[in-house]
Amino acid sequence: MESKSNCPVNKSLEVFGDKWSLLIIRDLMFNEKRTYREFLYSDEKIATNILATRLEMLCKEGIIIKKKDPNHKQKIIYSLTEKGIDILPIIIEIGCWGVKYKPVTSKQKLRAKELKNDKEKLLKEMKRELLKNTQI
Amino acid sequence: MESKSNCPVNKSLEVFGDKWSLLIIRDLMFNEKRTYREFLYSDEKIATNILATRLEMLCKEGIIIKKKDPNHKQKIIYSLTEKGIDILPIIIEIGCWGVKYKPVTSKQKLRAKELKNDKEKLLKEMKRELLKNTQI
DNA sequence: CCGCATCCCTATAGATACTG
DNA sequence: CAGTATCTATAGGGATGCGG
Repeated sequence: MESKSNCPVNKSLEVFGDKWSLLIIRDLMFNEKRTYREFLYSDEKIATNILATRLEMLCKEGIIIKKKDPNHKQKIIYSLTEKGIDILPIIIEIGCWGVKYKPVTSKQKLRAKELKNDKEKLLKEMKRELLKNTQI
Repeated sequence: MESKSNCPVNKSLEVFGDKWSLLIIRDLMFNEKRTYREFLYSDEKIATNILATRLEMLCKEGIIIKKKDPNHKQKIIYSLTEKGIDILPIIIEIGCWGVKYKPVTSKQKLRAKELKNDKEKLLKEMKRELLKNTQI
């Protein structure tokens, strides 16, 4: 696909600038979802064809990778690459805006504040975890 | 519109989770665009009907406001509210990701780094400017 | 000139049923 | 379990119109 402009913001949005992609990435980061079924049963009720195309696109873009579960061969595990993990700051900022301007629970407010403070630490942890898993 | 879930990330995305909204906000923040025509002539070539509906939505959401140009009565000036200015950190993070993972110029790289470092300062400046303009 | 509104057509999103 | 197939609804693109 041809890029509409060479603005970095636009180029990023052409990758994950639709609602569903960022929600899938959110589920990978914070909700411990890793299989097709788990994504399918998200709170926002993504349709199965949309999920399939998004997962494929995110793989192609190098934001997630899929591999077979070593224990249950029929299962497929999706996980974030470093490129995907680097979307964390964006998700956190989006969450913080929602917490500030949309009605949310006090629990969610607290969580957002924690995440923002621990952003750098969390980023490093996720990348360390990634490295560990690829070495196995 | 009914919210699909009560996740803050989802609630934010339901407001500006489409490509065009964030590009309009980017133009307001960094490209000094303030009139309908100026948005229309963006690099990404937004269609006139899309622009109209997005501007209306962003007004309704309280992210931008429209007022008549005091000098040229037939002109309409759009500007960010505080709620809109608070989207700045999101745009900056999106830009930084693009700079890191998409082909961009060295100028764009430098600019992204500057913006990230001066984020807090820039936020305050934009809000101070907003306050000044509303007092007039 | 200005800010849109409208129409028409196409592309993509989305819901649901089904399959290897 | 992880997806396809199929169908419909909606979003988007582009030309053009229109009141101020």
